[in-house]
Amino acid sequence: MAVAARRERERTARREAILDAAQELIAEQGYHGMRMDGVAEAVELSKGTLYLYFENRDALCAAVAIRLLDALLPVIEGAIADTPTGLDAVQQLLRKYYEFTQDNPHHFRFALAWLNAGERMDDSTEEFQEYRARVGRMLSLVVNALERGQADGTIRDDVDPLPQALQLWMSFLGIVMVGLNKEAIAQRIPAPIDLDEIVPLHLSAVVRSLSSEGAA
Amino acid sequence: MAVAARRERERTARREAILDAAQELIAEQGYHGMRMDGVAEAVELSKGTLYLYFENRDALCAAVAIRLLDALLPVIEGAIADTPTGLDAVQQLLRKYYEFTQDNPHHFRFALAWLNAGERMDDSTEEFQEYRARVGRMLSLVVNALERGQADGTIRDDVDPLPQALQLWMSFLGIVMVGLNKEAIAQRIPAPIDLDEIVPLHLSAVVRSLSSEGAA
DNA sequence: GTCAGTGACTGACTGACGGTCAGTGGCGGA
DNA sequence: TCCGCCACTGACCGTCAGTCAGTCACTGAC
Repeated sequence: MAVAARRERERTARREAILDAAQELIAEQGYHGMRMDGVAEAVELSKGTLYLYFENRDALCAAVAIRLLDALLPVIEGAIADTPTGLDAVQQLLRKYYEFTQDNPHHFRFALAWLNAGERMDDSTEEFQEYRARVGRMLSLVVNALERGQADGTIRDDVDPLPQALQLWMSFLGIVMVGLNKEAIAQRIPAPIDLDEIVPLHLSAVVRSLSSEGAA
Repeated sequence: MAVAARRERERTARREAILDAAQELIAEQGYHGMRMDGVAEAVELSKGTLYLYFENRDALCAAVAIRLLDALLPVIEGAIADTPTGLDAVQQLLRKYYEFTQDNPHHFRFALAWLNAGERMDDSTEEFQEYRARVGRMLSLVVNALERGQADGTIRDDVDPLPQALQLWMSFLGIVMVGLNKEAIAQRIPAPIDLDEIVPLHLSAVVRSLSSEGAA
């Protein structure tokens, strides 16, 4: 039945159109500012229709986040592949992720909101399962880079890759998070927050703590 | 005029009662779950009255956060004072802050929400000025510890205290943030997130990157 | 050609919440 | 005694996410 196939195509196209509209609104006004009514108007559908394609607002947000992560992952994978050592790969990975957060601050904000989800976000939807899978894949890139570094001798042997990858990921998230909101913070803090200074500082701290050179 | 003085006392007492109620609701249901209607019912006032004491919901939240930070700061200051070296002070400071976040997860969640405020939080109120001042004080404790470490020779000379303090603070925030939400994250990530493992790992990375021993 | 069935789509409506404001009542001072 | 002040009230408003009974175009069987 060709009709079913056409229906399926049309359905996919509608879904993509909704995602396009949502992504644009998010880019303009942030995840928080994105309104279901606004998306509906932008795609020229009624609000009720959106709920035929996405379980709820959070699921729509997650779907947009998935799109962005799917664009990021190959970039990072490519950048890592070109590095001479595992230690370089770790740095390169963090650098690329940092660039991504600067180019897509709203995605990063969403990621943070998700991390703090506990209470306020519905993470039970299918879209969130998908999103989690991507995050897991990102983390395994870090683990792989650490293992590579141990194999080629640039990273200390006594590093346990999995917890160390978590430590690297978690601490780097903190760096970028604060940097993303420096305007709000800087007012009363006796310091100009300049990520372009802090990120290299952090990277050199990472290298110092992982490097096999100069170890006890 | 004794009346004015009594009025002032009563006003302060009301304010405290509202804060008590809000703090309890936040402890039970989180910052997000705290409702103005709920607070009003708990203090046996009408909702409108709350707005005579706090400009808005965010200001009330900030006032509760200030209370908690005011309890934390002396604890940290005391713990630091007992340490033999600057490098120990840095570790002790992070450890105490970690303990605090475990005991007051809701406060930490608020701090994160504030950090991500940019869009969604009204941080123009007087309460937020106060809160920022506390955060600035916390940060200067880190700066002081670093300077002490350089003076007593336990921390490398080429460390620039202020940006380094920011790097320490920001990265540690990330660690605790992810740990606080491990349940939500752990499902698809191929790793058990155990802060009691990651935090020491992080501390040893910090020591390794700051220590004057083994430096190039 | 007709018509019942299917499914995409609609949009007025609901409920939840933060925030507002005209009105009330009681206390203090003249 | 009465005026004015002020803490307090609670019904009401605007905004949004989410719902659902109803519409309409298209399909395929007869």
